[in-house]
Amino acid sequence: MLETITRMKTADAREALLEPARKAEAEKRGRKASKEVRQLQLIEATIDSLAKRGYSETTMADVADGAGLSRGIVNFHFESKEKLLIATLQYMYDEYSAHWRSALQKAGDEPADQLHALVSADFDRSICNKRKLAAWCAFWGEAKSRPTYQALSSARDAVYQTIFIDLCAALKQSGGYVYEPQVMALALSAMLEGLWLRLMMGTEDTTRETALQAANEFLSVAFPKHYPLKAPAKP
Amino acid sequence: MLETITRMKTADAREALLEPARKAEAEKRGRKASKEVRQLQLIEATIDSLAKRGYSETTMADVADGAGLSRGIVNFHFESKEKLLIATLQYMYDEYSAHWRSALQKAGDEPADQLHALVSADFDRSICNKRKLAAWCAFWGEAKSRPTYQALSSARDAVYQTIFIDLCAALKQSGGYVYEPQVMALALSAMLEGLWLRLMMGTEDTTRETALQAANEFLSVAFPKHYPLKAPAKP
DNA sequence: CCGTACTGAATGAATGTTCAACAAATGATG
DNA sequence: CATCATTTGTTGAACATTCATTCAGTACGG
Repeated sequence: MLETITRMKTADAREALLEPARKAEAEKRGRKASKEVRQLQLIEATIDSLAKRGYSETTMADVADGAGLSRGIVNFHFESKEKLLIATLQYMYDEYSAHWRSALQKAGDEPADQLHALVSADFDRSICNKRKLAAWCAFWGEAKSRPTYQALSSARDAVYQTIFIDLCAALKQSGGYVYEPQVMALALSAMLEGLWLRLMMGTEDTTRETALQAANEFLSVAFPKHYPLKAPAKP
Repeated sequence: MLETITRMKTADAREALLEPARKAEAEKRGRKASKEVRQLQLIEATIDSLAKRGYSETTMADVADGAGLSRGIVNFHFESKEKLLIATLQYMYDEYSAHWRSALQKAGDEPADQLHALVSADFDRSICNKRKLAAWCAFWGEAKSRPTYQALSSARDAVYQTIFIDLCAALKQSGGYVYEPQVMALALSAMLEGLWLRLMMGTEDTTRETALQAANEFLSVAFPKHYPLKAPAKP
């Protein structure tokens, strides 16, 4: 039984969090919170700590303090620090994955709309903010030397990449372009990651709006028939 | 005299290292290596450790072992672990900076050639290899929470970015394009960083050649008059 | 009053730093 | 050139600190 709880998907846990009846009075402090709510709370505190202090300075004590709980609590809900971090990464991965899938769903059947929706989704406030980006970056820095992280650490996974390739292929077909879809998809998704990197580095010259603008500029030059540019600056 | 040795720049130190007379017998082990050579040796060992074990697992002991020296040696040549890491980052930053400046110099006066040279330089073996990329990524993961790292951690600095913008502006002028140079430069440099990220994550589907191909594809679609595409796949 | 969530002090391992001793080079002295 | 002195590079053990983990005990809910 404990095993099934441990393996519960985060989506279910989030539903539990949103359940108004239980949530109202038993918010955080008391001993009343359900196991999953507490785990979510600890994961959020972990993201906070990663964002504020970086991977190497993130300690169990800081996470516990951030959640307003005692020191030993993490080893109770998660077996170890490593398990906590993996759960945190999995949580962010699931969240990102659900986000772009949802955006894709809402975009209709037109490939051009779908691609645009995917690109825009990358810069939504809900996932593209200093806190989350910093946490992502913290994991990236450790991913290469930790096999456990590797699969989860690039939010944009193989499925995502395949969809990008397919969309590029569809646009090539309908627009008569001459590029190689696979190559173009790599360029595009790499740019999105690069823009994320810029945003999380926090140099003030790059904002979410600027980044989105750059991404759209890419779409316009790569697929001019589908994303026509606005009027030239000097008509 | 001794002081001139102490203050020797790394370039001179490397020359000294290459000096066959002294080099032959006094390569590494003995007590003969000059201060700068030893520091270089420790910095290289640090890069090794960062690449192999990641930032959080890089220890003074591992660096010392990697250099084949004793435990206390790092605190002698560098004051502390933090100073060692900053020196390592500075070293990589200087190396990267010198590399693209050199590439730019050799490219001649034509903006199109210059931009192409900068992009190609990013994927040279000398700086774009698993070891260096992993070390970069390790620093990126800590940069946001460490003010000391921030200035150095994005290899592509403000000067680099300005040059990119200027080149994009020049190409716009001569090619009659309609984009905003600043935005296009951001898209381009972000893509380069994103490709680096892909390469260092080490998913086997992205190689240095593939990445360079994607970057060139970007140039072709953004500046079609300057970088014409090869013949369409199906003529 | 039983079980379960939770606490926080104790523990032990890992690791950065210090330092006294040592060795190799360099310089001084005869 | 030989011998000694001084400076400089190097070592490795000792030390102090930080931190993940453990666990005996506590208190709340049912």
